[in-house]
Amino acid sequence: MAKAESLEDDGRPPRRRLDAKRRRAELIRATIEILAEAGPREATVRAICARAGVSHGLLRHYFGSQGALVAAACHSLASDYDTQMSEILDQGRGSARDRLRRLFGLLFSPQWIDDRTLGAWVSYWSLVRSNEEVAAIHRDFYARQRLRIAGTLGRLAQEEGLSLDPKGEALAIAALMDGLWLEHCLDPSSFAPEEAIARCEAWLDRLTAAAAPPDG
Amino acid sequence: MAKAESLEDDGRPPRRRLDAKRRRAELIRATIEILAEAGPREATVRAICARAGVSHGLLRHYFGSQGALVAAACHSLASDYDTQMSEILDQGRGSARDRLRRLFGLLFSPQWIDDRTLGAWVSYWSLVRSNEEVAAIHRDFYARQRLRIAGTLGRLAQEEGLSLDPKGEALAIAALMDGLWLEHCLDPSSFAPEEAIARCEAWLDRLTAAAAPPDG
DNA sequence: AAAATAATTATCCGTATGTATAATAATTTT
DNA sequence: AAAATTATTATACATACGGATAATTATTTT
Repeated sequence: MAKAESLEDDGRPPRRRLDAKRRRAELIRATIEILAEAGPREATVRAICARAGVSHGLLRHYFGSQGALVAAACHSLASDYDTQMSEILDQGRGSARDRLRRLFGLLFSPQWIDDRTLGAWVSYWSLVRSNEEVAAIHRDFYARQRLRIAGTLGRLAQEEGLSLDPKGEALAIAALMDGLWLEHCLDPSSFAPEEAIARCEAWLDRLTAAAAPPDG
Repeated sequence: MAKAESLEDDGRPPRRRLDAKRRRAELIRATIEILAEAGPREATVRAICARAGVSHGLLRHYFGSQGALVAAACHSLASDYDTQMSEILDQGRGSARDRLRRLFGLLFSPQWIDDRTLGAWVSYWSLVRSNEEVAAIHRDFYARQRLRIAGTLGRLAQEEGLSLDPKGEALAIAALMDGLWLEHCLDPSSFAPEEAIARCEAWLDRLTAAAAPPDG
């Protein structure tokens, strides 16, 4: 046998103290995993803590209540998506049109076309309704998303000399993306991801066609 | 006092026997109401039966298990929507364009723009993932929906002499409607229902513009 | 090294859960 | 009208729940 164990080893793994930040992050990760795999009904205090590898008393210590942890998990979820979108639309390179097309590609890539990701978001939507804190998170996040897209559409108009309504069009393309993503995740057999991308690009093409200045 | 009560009245309301069909329908209605108002976590056997005004043992008698009842509730939900859509697109009157515009109007009317309706659908999506029976219901329902819209778009093409891809375009408009509906319900302050309708009609206008035959 | 601090676990509590079974009462059949 | 049937309720049960407290143990401070 390898290194001798303590004479009084009780079989339990030794305690490990983590700093608050990391422990909180692990609990949030475990929460998202369970929401993703099994939905809000299964996201019990005990299941979350078991997944995080800690005793279930620790939840209270770090988050006070189950609801607060779930809200934090939703915040993390929305924040992650926001970051990815910002990297592509704001900090990325290339023309506005390229950026939008890259966004389509991201949303319908295996990273996002995933049953577990859908599970997390459906749980999130469920909580937007029942938890005012999560509702506030969503309002903020969604407004930010539309602003980013509208900004990119504004840039597109400038780059290509178009006349369009960035705010209104951002509403439409965001909804088109969300709807395609939702339906594809709910039933991947109904259409291919490439088909979804084609629909988004068709929308973009028709937008620019309609927004073209009266010849010139 | 009105009519004298029995001497041995125990305060409990008298039992009332219903035929199986009606009792099942009441239990389904109660389930949808709770899913709508409080989400899957609160849709417990006891809560559902209390809402339906029966003792909680009756659930087993009619549905065998809680999961079976929830699946039946999802079926009812999808079926109702399907019926409404069929009435407008298939059995309705007027041109294809009129029918589509009436569909937009329905989806963004108070009947559908409602937090409780959203709650029911979010619960439904949650169950599509975890319950294979509900997943099958969704596949059937969603395919039907797309067929209806594609059929109407085909009629539109015929009526207006356009050349378009009904199946692909149905995918897009269904997603656009779903996405707008979802986001508006999640945060009604973000945009008005009229704005959503305007986006759908803009999509339709651009489709017909793009699908117009090369002059004539 | 000893003491203080705080993270972590173990355990308890009252309640709620889903299902199963036995008792009861409304309806139908004979 | 009596008997058979079955819808409905009442109750029991084992388990799981979220939250709280007390006991431990790792880490930091002194």
